[in-house]
Amino acid sequence: MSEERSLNFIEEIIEEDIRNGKNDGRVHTRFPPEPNGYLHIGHAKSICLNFGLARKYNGKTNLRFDDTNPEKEETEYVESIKEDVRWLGFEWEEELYASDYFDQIYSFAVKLIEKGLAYVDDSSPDEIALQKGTPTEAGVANQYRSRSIAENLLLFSEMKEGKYKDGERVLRAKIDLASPNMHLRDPIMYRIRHVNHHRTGDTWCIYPMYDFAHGQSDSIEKITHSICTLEFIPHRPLYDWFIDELEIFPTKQYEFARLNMTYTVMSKRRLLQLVNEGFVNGWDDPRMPTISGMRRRGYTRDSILEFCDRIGVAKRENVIDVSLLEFCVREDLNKSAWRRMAVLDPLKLVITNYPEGQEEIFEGENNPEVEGGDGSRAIPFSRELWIERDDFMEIPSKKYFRLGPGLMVRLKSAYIIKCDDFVKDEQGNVTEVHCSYIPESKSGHDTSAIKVKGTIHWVSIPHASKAEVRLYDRLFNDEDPMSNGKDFLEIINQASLQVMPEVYMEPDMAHAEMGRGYQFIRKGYYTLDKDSVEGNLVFNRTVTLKDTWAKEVKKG
RNA sequence: UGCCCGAUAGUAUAAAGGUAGUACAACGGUUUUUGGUAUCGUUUGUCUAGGUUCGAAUCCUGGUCGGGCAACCA
Repeated sequence: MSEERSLNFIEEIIEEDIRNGKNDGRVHTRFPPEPNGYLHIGHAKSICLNFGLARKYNGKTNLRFDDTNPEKEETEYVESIKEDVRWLGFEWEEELYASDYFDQIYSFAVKLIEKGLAYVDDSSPDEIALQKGTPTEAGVANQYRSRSIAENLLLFSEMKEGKYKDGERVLRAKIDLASPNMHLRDPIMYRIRHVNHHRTGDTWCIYPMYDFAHGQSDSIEKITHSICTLEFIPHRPLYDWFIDELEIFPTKQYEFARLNMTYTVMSKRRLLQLVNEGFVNGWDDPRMPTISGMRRRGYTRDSILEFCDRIGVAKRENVIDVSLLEFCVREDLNKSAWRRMAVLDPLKLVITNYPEGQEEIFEGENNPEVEGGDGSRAIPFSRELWIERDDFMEIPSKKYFRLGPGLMVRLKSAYIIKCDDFVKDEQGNVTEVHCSYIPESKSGHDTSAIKVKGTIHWVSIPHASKAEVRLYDRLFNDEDPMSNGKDFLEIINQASLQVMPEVYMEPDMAHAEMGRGYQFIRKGYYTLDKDSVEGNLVFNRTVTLKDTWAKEVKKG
């Protein structure tokens, strides 16, 4: 399966393993989320990697929930995770749970006790932390470390029986209190938690730590390539030690750099905070970097897959520019979104030489990028139209080629018009623009020979369909919301959501379909929101169009 | 300052000892009934000092810088 495209470092390892006949050429990965939050775009990178590798090398991928901390885990999260993985287009080999292995993991613990490699410690968390030393000072042993195997066995089974309260005792591995690797200084394997678990209920009151469950779960599943993020590098020797001492399948772990993105926070803890403290409206708020939020916002599956493909996989810490994500969704939507006209900030335009009461129906292609236009829709036209307020300038600048006194533009799919006059109210606001149209310039049958530089969108006033539109901007004002000294909550962009309650759209939009991308011509990509009800449709702006004019204006 | 990772344009990512390439971003043309799309072009890079070699982004050594590790979280 070698092609021109270069391999990332994990693919190189896998191809090397296959060449060497390791694991009989088998490739088995897993995606192991903890069900304590919704998946985000960073998880999408991991999903694409794990499932993508299996797909590429004819292997399998398990979906395994690492549910070893019952205090934070919920079934709601399990369901959302499954939905998101499926939506991304991946199928797991098996749906598994670390909690399925609790019996087995318990017996692993017993085995280590029997080998004299684990002991029950009665110390408090503070004491344990203190005895652990620091990175530059070795830890010290306490009296419990030398307990007999028999006593450890008894105590551990009593822990399981529920004889002790939360925090009274823990089971620890007996490794090396002087190890330069802090994770090898007698790490905790089991703790007591009298809490209901989302799957095992009240069966257990002791739960294995992640470090005593993750590696073994991989091993139990005979995972060949256990792929995780960089912060687990120092844990690897511990997992290898457990696997060695337990004499179980030797899963190998490989670490890559997690995704970071400008203007984005990417930790479940902080995302949960945004949700809980009401800065956003739930995990699937379209401003969230969650898969569900992005889906609701209008991001397509393909655009996310393409993004994950483009960012690459390496070990270097990285911060991806969100503009790459935006590029990917524009690129995809440009090919699939149906073009429609919508006026967000309306200004009335009257075509003075167009007979009152007359109307015409124009035809507009759904998508000019598609061969044949991907079908078409009817667009009614009449004497009075809505146009965008910023498509008229009382005193136009030199490079402005829209409407202004004496200027001509084409109304998209209709006629060329000339601005003759405009009306202002007492405050000096323009309230109406008066134009005359050129009958010979009819779209598709233009014999006028007039060339205009600008084309603007419009909506016929008597035919307009009204809807609510929600405009989103970045959630944070700073490119690095976590930059030192700043509380990320303080740099939240207060204007990240702008609601336009009455947007005028061409009548066809009354039949907008859920899940479809629409390009409001010159205004961006939009999609129907789940808050829509009959008679009150709501659209989310997925992303604006690239806007070189806005840049020009900014430059001044 | 103990251990562990890493360092290539603004941001990412290739080049497996032999021409430093690609994408996004930025900037400038062309085309255009979307100031969109498409297309062409431009600017910007191997952290540093030594060493090995005919030849180093790549291998070795020292340094610098960035990140991680001392939760009964994952």
